[in-house]
Amino acid sequence: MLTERQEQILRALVEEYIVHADPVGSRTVSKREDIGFSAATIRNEMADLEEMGFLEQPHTSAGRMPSQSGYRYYVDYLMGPQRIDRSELLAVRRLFASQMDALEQTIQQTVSILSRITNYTSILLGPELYDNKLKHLQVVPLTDRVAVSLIVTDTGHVDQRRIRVPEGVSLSSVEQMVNLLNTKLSGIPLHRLKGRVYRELYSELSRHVEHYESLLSMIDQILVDDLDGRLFFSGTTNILTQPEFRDVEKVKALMDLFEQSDAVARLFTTDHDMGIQVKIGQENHLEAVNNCSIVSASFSLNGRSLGRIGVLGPTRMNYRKVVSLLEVLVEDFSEYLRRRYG
Amino acid sequence: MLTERQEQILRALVEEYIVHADPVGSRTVSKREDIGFSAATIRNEMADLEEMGFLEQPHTSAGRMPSQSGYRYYVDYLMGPQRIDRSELLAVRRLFASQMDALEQTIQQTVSILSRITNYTSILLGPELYDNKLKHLQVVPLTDRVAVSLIVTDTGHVDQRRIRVPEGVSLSSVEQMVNLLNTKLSGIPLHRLKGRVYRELYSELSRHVEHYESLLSMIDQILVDDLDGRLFFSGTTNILTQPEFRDVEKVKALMDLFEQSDAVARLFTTDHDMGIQVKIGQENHLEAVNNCSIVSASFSLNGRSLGRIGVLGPTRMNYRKVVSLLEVLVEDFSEYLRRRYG
DNA sequence: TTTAGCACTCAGGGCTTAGGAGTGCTAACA
DNA sequence: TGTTAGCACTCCTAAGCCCTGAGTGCTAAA
Repeated sequence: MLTERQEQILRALVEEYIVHADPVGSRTVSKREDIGFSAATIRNEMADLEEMGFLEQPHTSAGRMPSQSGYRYYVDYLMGPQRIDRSELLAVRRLFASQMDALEQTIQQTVSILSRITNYTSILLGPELYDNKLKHLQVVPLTDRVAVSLIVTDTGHVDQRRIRVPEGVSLSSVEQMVNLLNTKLSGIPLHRLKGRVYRELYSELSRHVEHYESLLSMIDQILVDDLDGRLFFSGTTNILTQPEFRDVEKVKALMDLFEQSDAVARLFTTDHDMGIQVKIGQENHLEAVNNCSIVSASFSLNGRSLGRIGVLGPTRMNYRKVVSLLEVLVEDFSEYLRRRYG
Repeated sequence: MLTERQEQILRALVEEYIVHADPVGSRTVSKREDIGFSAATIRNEMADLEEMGFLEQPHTSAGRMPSQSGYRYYVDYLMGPQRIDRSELLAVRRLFASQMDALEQTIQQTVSILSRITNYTSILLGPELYDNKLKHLQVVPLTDRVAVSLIVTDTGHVDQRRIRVPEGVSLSSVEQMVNLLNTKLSGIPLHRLKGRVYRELYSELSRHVEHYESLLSMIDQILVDDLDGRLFFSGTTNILTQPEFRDVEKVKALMDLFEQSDAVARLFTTDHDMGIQVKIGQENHLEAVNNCSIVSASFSLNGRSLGRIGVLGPTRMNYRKVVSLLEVLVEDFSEYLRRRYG
């Protein structure tokens, strides 16, 4: 599609623009070590690249900057891998070497390290509880009418909710029920629990426990199905140092977006679940991130995706570094999960 | 200290400035309904008020704006109460009428309603677990070496942590210990638990349970003492619509502050624990909130303060409305707590 | 095919000017 | 003696203008 020279020029221009955030002129490109042509030649090629839609000019006498397609082409064909700094690599390794922290804590630290190294905002979605298996179920009565239910999963996640105790249900029958559920449901993935109860335990409950209809309503409260992944953020203010966010309006739009979990989660959805995904600018179909890009990757356990981790920065982001870093990070994170839960 | 006329003028000027965010001129003040003097007279008084330090001028030919002391005087002596909108009052009442939500959920909704009505940022600190009483303790083993500990309090709060199971400790002895702790410690405030264990249960443990030294180390992990209050935020981006936050630098400073829990918590500390507290500008002793004010109030249960809820806005905030609203809100919230836990 | 040369374009900074809001002072008035 | 009208003065702001420099596109020569 592009000649080799055009690719050289496009790559040089993108990388120059990523660093300096100013439109790049032909002279600047021609002075780079990897370019061996005069400014005039570059100008010709740049005019062609602009016609093809890879470059844009903010106004006639300014240099060029990459268009969305320009970034796309750069990411898909030109950028290649980048070696990660030794010290940064070390920080990642050290994080996943620790054993004792709760999963949530490790996740928070992972997100945090990612935002610190990249200087962008980093977001983690998940891990979903969907697949987690029931380890232990407990109901703690607070008053006659109110209790707290606890579900501990095999990954150590605790789901807690406040539930209403139906009229006429005795403490001992609740206990009986909980015991039954624990013996029958232990090891079952959370998303199957409800089905199991109705298919297999219904008759047993009705035989062994009095007031079983009321108890079923309690079970309904305990086993609700919002098993969605949680969101973890770090470095939400990093992006404020970027020159494209001088305008408070844009800052507000983005910060508001961050508070809408579902919208953020949607930014991560993808068809091809595995591997690194780069969504550039308007590919995200969301006003607030029109001039942002999102690089994200799935982490998985036993071949099944658990969630996604990603970096959000301006479209003028250092894709090369972010993608390479994310590759390493996700691999190490998945390895860590395997070691702990696999 | 001030003549009545000076107070009239100061009040008018503060209220005018709060609405329009522009320095207020003598003409504007003299045109208000509650002022019956000519602009020239106002000018004389304003010059005096400036000399006394209650007003400032950004430059010679601009109007005046309140200084920090000006706001202080206004808040302390001039503003008076304000009737809360019927619809807003209703929203508050409706919130606290609901019964079933978990405390955390109610708290989040309270903060949210406060930020929506005021259009500033609202923050809640606490409630501290300090005083909560132990309802139920549970240890769920995940693997041989790792377990999850759960503490349910009488308010329905669940404290969970991942703990390490010492070598050589059997499942049954853990169970024994948990049972013992539950019978002996139920109803004891959390901050007393550790003392109790060492003073009264030590000998009993050593008699009944094998490996009791290892078990004690487990207990130490379970009963850690970070019972600090959590922070809840809402409307963090509201403040971005204020003209004093046009500058992204200031936005960043504030957002960064929000991520430092301890610094935020310190903003709420106070000597006189009860009642409404207004901290204006530099009274907060923190660069990032130099041009912000914080109005906060304690909520309490059985005469004991549980935490504080507050509003953060620009120094040019609508103190009258915020203070009045907070009075109502805190009273209703405390009443709600009493009904539920009192 | 590449490059040097040259005329042209246009944003941004600096400077000037006009307008207007608001002041302080003075003198007249009740 | 306190209050008010009048007036000269200050100084910010926005608008207009010019100039500069970076960068371009085109043309002609190498």
